[in-house]
Amino acid sequence: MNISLPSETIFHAIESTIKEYRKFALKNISASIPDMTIDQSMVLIFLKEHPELTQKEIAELVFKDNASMTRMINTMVEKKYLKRSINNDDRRRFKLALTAKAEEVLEKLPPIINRNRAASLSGINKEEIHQLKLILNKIKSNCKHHEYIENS
Amino acid sequence: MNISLPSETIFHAIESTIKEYRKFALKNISASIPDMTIDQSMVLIFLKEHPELTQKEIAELVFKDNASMTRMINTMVEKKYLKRSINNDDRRRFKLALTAKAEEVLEKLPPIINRNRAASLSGINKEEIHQLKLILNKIKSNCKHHEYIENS
DNA sequence: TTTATATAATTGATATATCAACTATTTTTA
DNA sequence: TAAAAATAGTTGATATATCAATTATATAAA
Repeated sequence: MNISLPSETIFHAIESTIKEYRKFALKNISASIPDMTIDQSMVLIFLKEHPELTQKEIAELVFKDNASMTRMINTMVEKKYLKRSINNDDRRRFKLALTAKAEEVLEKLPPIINRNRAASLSGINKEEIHQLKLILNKIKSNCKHHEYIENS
Repeated sequence: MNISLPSETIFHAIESTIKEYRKFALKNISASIPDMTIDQSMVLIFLKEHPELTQKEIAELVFKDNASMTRMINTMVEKKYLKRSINNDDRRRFKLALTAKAEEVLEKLPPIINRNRAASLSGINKEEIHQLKLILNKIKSNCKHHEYIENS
């Protein structure tokens, strides 16, 4: 049976694009904030906007599983970006609080991230972005809802 | 300074799409071939088509760095999918050869991968795929060629 | 209200990602 | 041709990804 080389597929294009963007964005972020990563930035930004988020909810927002999120938050606590404390309303969860160091970083991050986004989207108009989103969502929904193939 | 939540950006859409596809594809592959991953499949397919590829070249094709590729190929050798041998034309490189086990797997993979691709792209026409590729390439090239932001 | 089920988070095992430092070669160039 | 630079690959350190098993707590069902 014939198959296209992976490098010719749309999936290859999608994957290489997001990797290139992440590399670009990380370089600009860590130039200003050496111990900060993209995903850790995202966690800080989400927590700033929605302080009540649980680890599980944050994990979903940044497409990680719970185990990864536990470890990521461990390192963020070690690096003094977050404080974990007991949530007496539901003792299975934790309260996650931003530290002063996090608040400082949250002052510097938005301009960097906005410039990253603008630079990587330069020459692309809103309609194109809209189209892109529609098609990507269709692919995503196909992947989510398609039956898995029978083991033949 | 204001910033859109990461979950509203096109980058979030790109990333979540490729992750959903990888999850879907992996499930279908490992249902038939338990110890096989997507990236290992890609390596086998590339090597089948281009047997002379070096580790470095394969790494580029699947967007990994050399260190990751070294370790990935180590595990593929341990799992008896590949054989590494000395290349006397250039002793810095290795020759990578597919084993009989790899050839067997290469019989089963293409129909699975073709079905994965077709299922995840159902309802999307060629013109849309073409548009998608164009825009993604533009983003990628913006990320590659933009000057990094000055540390201000 | 006890038992069963569900949920949030952690841990262990294994694979992968990434950077920087390193070894062994090969190629360039002075 | 000898020294310098480039190339292919490895290794160590650290972070992250993923699955399955586990703990602690909360909610639902009998």
